Amino acid sequence: MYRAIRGTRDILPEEMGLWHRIEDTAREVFELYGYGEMRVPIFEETTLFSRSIGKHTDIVEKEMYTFTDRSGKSLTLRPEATAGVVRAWIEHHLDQRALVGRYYYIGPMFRYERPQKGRYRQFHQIDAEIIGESHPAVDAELIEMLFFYLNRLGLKRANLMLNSIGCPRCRPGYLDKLRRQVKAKLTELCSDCQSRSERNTLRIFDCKNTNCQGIINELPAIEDHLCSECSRHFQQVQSYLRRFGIEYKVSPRLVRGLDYYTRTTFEFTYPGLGAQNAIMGGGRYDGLVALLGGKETPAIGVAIGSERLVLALKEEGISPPEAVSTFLVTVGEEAFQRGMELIRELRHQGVFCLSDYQGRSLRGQLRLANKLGCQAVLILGEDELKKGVVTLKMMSDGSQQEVALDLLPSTLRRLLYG
RNA sequence: GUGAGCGUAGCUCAGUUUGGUAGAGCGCUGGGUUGUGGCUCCAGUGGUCGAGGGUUCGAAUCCCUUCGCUCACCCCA
Repeated sequence: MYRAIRGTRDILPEEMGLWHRIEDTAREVFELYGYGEMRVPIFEETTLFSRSIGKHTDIVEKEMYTFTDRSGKSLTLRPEATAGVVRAWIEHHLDQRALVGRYYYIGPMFRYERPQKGRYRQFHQIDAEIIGESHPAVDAELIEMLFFYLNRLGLKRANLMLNSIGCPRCRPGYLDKLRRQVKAKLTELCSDCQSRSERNTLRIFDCKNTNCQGIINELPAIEDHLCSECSRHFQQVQSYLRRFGIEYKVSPRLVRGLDYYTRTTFEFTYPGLGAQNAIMGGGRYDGLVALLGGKETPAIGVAIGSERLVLALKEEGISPPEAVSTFLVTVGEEAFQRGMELIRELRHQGVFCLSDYQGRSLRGQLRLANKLGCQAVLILGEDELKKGVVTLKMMSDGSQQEVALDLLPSTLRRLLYG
C-alpha cells in the first residue's frame, strides 16, 4: 500500500472546515488592513534562500529540499516565503507600481526535519509582509492585527513575546561582548551551549538546562546594548502596543533563526500544543531587500503556522458550524428517477441535498440521513408521485408535512436557511 | 542526526510476561417495522497480528533483522 511520505499528510474533508475557517478569516482580516494576496512559485533558485536566510542557519545547512533540474540549475522547494515575496517585489518593481506595500500569501513550505507534533516536512503558512515602511507604529499595527485575527478565530489565550535584536550597527558590538562573557564561563555550560556559543551565540538564551539558566541570567541583555535609533524604535513599538492594550513580554531569548531579521522580533505561542507551541513568528527585516539586489528598503513580516492553528482550534474545542442539509429519500424506481430531477432542481435553487444510490431500504435511507446530520428529509414514493408532492420531514422533531413540488425550494429556504 | 514509546478488524484497543492457531467496543450492511431516523434487540461483514528470517511439533506471543508511526532533543511555523 502506498503511503504519504514521511512528514507529509493528507488533509481530509472532515478537517477541511477548520482550514477554511483559518484561511478565510485571514483573507478577510488582512484585506481589511490593506494587504493584497500574492502567490509566488513553490521553488526558487537555491541561492535566493541561502543568501537571505543565511548560510549558517539550520534551515540552509540541513533542512532544504534541493535538487537540480534538467538544465543543471540548482533549485530549492521554499522553506519559507519571505524570500520569494521580496524577490517578486524587486522583480516587478512594486516600489514604483504599488501604492500600498502590503502583501499576504497562503501556501505550503518544505523543510527536511524529523516530524513531531505540530511539525511536518510539508507544512503550511500564512504570511503577511509590509515592505517599505519603517515606522514603529507599523510593527505594532501588524501585531495588533494578529491579535485581532486570533480573536476572530476564537483563539483567546495566545501569548506574545517581543524583543529587538538591533541592527548591523549595534548588534556586532553586543555579540562580541556576549561571546567574550560566554567564553569565560564556557566550561560551566552544557555541551549544547558550548557548541551554540560559536555557531549562534544568541541561542544560548534558549537553553532549558537549569544549570545554564543561572549563567544566562548574568549575561548582558541585548536590550541594554541597542544603538539609540534601535532603542528608540523598540520603545515606540512598545508604547503603541500599550496604547492598543496589548499584553506582551519582552524576552531576550527571542532571537529568531533567520539571519535577515533586524530590530523587532516577536513570537506568539499557544498553550497545549506540545513542544512546538509557536503559532506565529516574525519580525523586521530592514536589510533583506537590499541584500537581494533591491534598493535599501525597510520591511516587516510574520509567518503563521496553519497546522498549529488547526491544533489550537482543536485544543479549544472549536469546530465550524454544521452545514444545513437535506436528504432525498426515494421509494421505488420511478420515484428514484423523478428524484434525480428533483435533486438537480433543488441544487440549482441553492439547496444542499444528498441522496442514496445503492437501493437502500426506506429505513436504511433515513438512518443514513440521520447519520449525516441532515436537518430535513424529503420523501418521494408512490403516494407522493400520484399527488405531485413530497413529504417533508424535519429530523429534529419528526414532524411531517406534504409540500407541492413547485413550492419545495422556497419552503426549504424558509425553514432551513431563513 | 540522537533518544524513548508503539505497530493486532475501517477506528480505539485487549491478548504478548507464563507459545496451543485471534477477541471486544465502536463503525459498516441487513432485519425486528414489505412507507419512517435517533434509543433498543437480533444477525451478518470484516484481520497476510507492519514485513522478512530464525527457534519450536506448534509463534500475534520468544530471538534477530528491517520498515513505518508517534513523541521528545536540536531547531523552527
